[in-house]
Amino acid sequence: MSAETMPGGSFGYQARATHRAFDRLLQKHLAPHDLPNGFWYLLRALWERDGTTQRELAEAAHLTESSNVLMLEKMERAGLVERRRDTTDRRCVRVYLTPEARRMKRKLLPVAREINDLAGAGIPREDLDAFLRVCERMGANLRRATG
Amino acid sequence: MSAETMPGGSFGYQARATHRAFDRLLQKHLAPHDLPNGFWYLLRALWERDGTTQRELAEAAHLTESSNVLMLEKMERAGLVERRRDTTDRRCVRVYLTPEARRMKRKLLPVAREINDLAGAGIPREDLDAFLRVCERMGANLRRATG
DNA sequence: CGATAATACTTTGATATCAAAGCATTTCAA
DNA sequence: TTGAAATGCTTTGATATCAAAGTATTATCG
Repeated sequence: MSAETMPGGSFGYQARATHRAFDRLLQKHLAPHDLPNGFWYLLRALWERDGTTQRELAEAAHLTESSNVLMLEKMERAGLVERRRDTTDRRCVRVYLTPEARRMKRKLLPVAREINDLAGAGIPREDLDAFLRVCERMGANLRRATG
Repeated sequence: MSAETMPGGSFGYQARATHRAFDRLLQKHLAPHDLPNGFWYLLRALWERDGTTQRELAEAAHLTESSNVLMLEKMERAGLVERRRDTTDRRCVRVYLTPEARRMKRKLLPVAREINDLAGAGIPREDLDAFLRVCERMGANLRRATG
């Protein structure tokens, strides 16, 4: 009977539902640019910080290393990134945006802004701030438990 | 420079990160029961309301109809559901839990409770309520825009 | 030094999801 | 009342993701 066990009151259920809604609208907005969602998440991380190792990149995009490898191979084939071994630590592969991928930032970053604005429309700023705080904290709680 | 365009302050980024964290811990908790995550979402919906049409079920689980079909085929093979044509509207297929799947509720529903409690640990109740409100409203905003 | 552990990446096979196009049944409107 | 539209499901090919096991390189410790 407790609200927490009902789907609608379950944090996990709501997190999933919300993510799905974002992901679907994102796909719709990226389709005209011929950009799959999977590329987007990595591009965003690389626009922030180019030349990271694959390990760091996977973490920033909340992917496993293996998922990351597969996505980067596709992006490399699509001419969006280059991968070069780090010269001092040759275990690491560093990922660099191509000029074309760097240029896309100007056109594509506003898409994120637009979707976020649309998502938050009509919601009090204090609730939005609480949402961000809760996401951060829940993520930390869950990741600690996952190990 | 606005916080909204930085990944950490982006609602979409945080929704994704939070969902991922839930999904990974869920998988860890379900593995001992030999239950894939995909089954879980449909089981939860069916425990709430058995005998729904595939259409309704897909909506409840935030899946497309085609994704739903594929998952239900696997669940049928695993002996968790049966599918029977509705007798009055023969377009519809109604989905029914098997006795075994019904029995699993007692053992598995506490998993949801446990994960939710863990996720919310140390977060003020008012923030958690705001989180749920925001998820509901953002979902509505986004789905309206997705069409 | 040399063995062992840790780190970073890759490979492989599986799970989860979707869009587009298709089929069957029912509803609706001329 | 019958042909067109809507509804519900299925099929197919693609995208996205992971775990487990493997390889290569660097770090650590005896």
